[in-house]
Amino acid sequence: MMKTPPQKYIPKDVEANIQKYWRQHRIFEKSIDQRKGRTPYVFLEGPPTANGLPHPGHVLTRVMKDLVLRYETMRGHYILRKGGWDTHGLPVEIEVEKKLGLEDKQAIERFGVAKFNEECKKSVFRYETAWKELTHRIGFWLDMEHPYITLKNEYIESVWWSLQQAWNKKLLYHGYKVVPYCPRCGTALSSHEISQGYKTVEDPSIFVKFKLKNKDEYFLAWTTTPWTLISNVALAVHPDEPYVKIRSNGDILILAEERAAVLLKSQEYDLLDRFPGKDLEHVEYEPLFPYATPTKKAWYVVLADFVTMEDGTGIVHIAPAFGEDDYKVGNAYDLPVVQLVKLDGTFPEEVTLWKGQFVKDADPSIIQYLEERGLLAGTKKYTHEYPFCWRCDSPLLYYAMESWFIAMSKVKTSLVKNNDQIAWYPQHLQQGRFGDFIREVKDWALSRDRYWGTPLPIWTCTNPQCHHTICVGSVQELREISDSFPQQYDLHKPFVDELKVTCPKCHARMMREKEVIDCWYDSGSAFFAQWHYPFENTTLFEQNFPVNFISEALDQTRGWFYSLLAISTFLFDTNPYRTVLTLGLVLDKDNQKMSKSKKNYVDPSLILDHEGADALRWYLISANAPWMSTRFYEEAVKETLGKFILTLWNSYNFFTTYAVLDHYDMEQDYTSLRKRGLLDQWIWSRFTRLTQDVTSYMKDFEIHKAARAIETFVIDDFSNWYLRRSRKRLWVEEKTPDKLSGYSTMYDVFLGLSTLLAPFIPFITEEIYQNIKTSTMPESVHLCDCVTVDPAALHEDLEHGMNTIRQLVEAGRALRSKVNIKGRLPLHSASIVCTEEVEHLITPLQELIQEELNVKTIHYARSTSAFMTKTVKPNYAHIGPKYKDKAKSITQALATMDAHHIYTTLTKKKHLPLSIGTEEIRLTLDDFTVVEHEKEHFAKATVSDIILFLDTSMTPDLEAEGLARELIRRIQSMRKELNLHVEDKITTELHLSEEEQNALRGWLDHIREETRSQALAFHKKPTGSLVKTWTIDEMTVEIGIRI
RNA sequence: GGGCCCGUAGCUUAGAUCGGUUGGAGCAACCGGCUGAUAACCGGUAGGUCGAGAGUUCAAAUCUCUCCGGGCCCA
Repeated sequence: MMKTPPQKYIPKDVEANIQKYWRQHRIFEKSIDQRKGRTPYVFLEGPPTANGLPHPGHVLTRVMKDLVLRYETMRGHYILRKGGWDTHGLPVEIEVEKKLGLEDKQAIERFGVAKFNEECKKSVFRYETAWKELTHRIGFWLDMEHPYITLKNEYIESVWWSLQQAWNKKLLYHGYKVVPYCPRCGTALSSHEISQGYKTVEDPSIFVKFKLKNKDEYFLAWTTTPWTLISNVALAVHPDEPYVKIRSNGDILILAEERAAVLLKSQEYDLLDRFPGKDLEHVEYEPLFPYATPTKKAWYVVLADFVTMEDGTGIVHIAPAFGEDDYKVGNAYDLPVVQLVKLDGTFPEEVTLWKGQFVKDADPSIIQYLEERGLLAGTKKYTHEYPFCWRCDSPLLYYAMESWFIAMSKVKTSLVKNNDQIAWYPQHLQQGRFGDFIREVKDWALSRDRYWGTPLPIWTCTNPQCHHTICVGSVQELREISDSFPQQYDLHKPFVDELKVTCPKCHARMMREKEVIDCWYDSGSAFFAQWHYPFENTTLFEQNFPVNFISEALDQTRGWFYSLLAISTFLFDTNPYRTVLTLGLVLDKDNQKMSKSKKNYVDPSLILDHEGADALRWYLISANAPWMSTRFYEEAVKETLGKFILTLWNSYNFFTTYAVLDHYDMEQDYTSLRKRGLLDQWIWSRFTRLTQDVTSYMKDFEIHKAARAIETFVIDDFSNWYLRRSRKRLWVEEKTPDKLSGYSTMYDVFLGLSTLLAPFIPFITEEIYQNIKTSTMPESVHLCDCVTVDPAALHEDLEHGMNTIRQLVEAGRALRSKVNIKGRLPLHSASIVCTEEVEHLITPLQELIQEELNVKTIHYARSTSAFMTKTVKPNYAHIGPKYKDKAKSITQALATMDAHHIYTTLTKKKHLPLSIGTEEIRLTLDDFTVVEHEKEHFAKATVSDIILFLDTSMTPDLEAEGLARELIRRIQSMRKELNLHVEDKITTELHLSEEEQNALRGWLDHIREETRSQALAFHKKPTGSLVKTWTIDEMTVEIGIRI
């Protein structure tokens, strides 16, 4: 049996109760299990790292994922929802370093890698409880009991397997990468770390002369890092820009024409030659320093597009070990990598002049050296952004580090092809940000010279004659080539490094490459590694690949979305996910990124306590398109709660209050749709349409539009119109068919809404469902199927008519307020001037206008003539020029005449004769402007093509009825003040003048009935439990009521 | 520095694919009304250089370009 819910909605309590119900009845598990055997809808959880607290951005992704998954479940799909944790990576190490006070890698080594990794492992789950709690409280149904975890041996083994696949396909190779490197900390920095440490600094920049081989001519180059000149191997020019050979101060110099114009602006020079940059290719020059002893051909001119004409000389010095562009061009020309800087940032032994000096400190001395040899053409201070180490503040050096790569560039065509198969939301990412990235894909620098990560499974033989290298693809393989491989093991460092691995070729000891891999590779392997594929669960894997749906925030575009596609492409040559929903970022109230340092960070759990998960979810869902950024602040959620959630709750409370009072029984008293009144048919038609609209919006993830459509329905159509209009019929005491029709409709709507809304706001919908469901229905709304509606319930005409009615009511109310007649004062009639079709549409519903506008009758008319009268106004702008000096007399003559009479004369006779002095003149219609206005006692309003007239004439009867309503409303408000129940009876005493008492005589019964007064009497001095004096217009009334 | 997304009233936003009457709503403000479901509701008033500028066009919030501001990614 239905119960009356508490009037006040306390989200925290309601939600806690629902959680308890779900847990006790294992609803989540059942929602999955009951769909076994149905078409799967495969979801893959993008694993979060639990070493930081979840923030509002995570709430958004989790809400959106949950919404889509609940929705698809209700559409009948079988969806596994395996949770996942991302556990490796530099951020974790940094946290631990901070905690333990370890300054650099050496400190970690001293502390012990085993202990260090043990700490990392703990740190990773530091906030696991907070994450689980948040996930739980926002209602995200995710299997967090059986998550995949990237640090598990099984997971790592699957990752190893995939790396071996890459190895076998010759995609995994060893090479160099130029990375920002901190010589003090002895580590490369990730891009994230560098972006924290850019500073604007002033460095010396110098112009250097490189002497051409066997000629007394010089290339003029420019550099801001003199210390890299020692490792110079080439000079680069732009192939298409013009270069010039000039004589200046006795030197013959070669540089870009455009730069010469800028640099030598005020100086005299002779132009000797002019040619495009590509003519210089392979021209050789003499090295500046004697230290480098390259094994390959060096010191010649190369062509490169990155050479700009914005600064410098148009000739760029190339040191492949110290710049990414340099390295790339070096590769293209097969230049040697000369690296005359040690890992600690000092020059090595062979650089005899500066050995042991920190490279940047050696700059002035290097400049002096060049000056002494006449190779310096000038110096200039140069201000630019330079990266510094965020930890120790020393300047970073770009440095070529050895690294392992996956040759993504080799599978570029496949990547592009596979990306084209993915349904991207929003669409522009597919060929935009993501597509651009894919088309210019670079090889994936996979290795990290760190500790906490999946170890690179590559072992190399220590025997210099053998040097055999293998990539291990499983634990079994490793076991077979290792001495005493233990039962208990942990595939992390240092275990894997300490293993005694024997070379299968020469039986010497093999050592592992010391690096771990990029943790993006870990999470990108989730689609197979979560199943420990291919070692276990091959069927499960096959059933769950490719994935149907993933969703993360925009910042994952080149992160996880890419790593998944990359790995799937080289493993299986297919796209790993069919649909990807990219979510916008969550910003603060002022559109700023949320960050701990700015303290603009809202704690989601506060909002969950105050406004509840449903309000929070609804705000995030309805505020904006999923892919747009959304501002997040408590006030916004509060507004959502008030506007939508509470309206829904109060509507529900209203329905159940009356239904319980009337012992409405949804099985016995149910009235079929066909037998119900028009208002009921209308709201059901609206609901049917809503359901269709929601379905079509959801298809394209236009989730905000779906939510807004529901919101409009609930607030405008259902609560503010349907329920308000239904109130009266619920007040009658008997169970009339009309009343039962109303209850049946409300019942249908609430049942429908709870199902339709269940994926959006899972708590309040469950609360409603639990209260109204019958014993034969599923035990939770989340075990129901999506609402299916019968399109036969759609009534186009009825909806159109109701729409017109509502517009007329609005216009009528505005009209009343314009002519200053209160709504309580009844009027004789309203007249509607419209076409026959419109009349047919609204006649069945005209009672609504009658009541809403408080008029006795409704009339229809085809023309306004009965309500309007036409008159004319002299058009002086016309009369003046025509009659000149007579105009004034004409004006005077016209003023004495009746304007309507002039109009009728003009329309009948086509002219108006006037005697002005002795002259007879004839004015025509042209001399007037026709003016139309309402006849007396009519007020007019227009709604598109329909005109509404209110008859504003008053009679004593109408006034008396108005007074009765005024009194009823006062008595009602006093009842409310006394907190009486709807059904409580009272006695009422009134003080009114004799005259008003007489006027009211016919209305006394009505007042008694409406106010549930057993007795109603007139007294000079009213008494009662509450006595109040009211002023109605200019009249004073005293009212007393007693229980 | 490069690429992409966004900018409409104090706030949240519709309208932009496909140019076409006077750019719609809601919240907040003010005035008035209604109310025995409401953290409500109804009517009205005020509030807009549609981020700025230029261009295309008979016509631009809408198309093009430049700039400004915010964001993300990449350097």
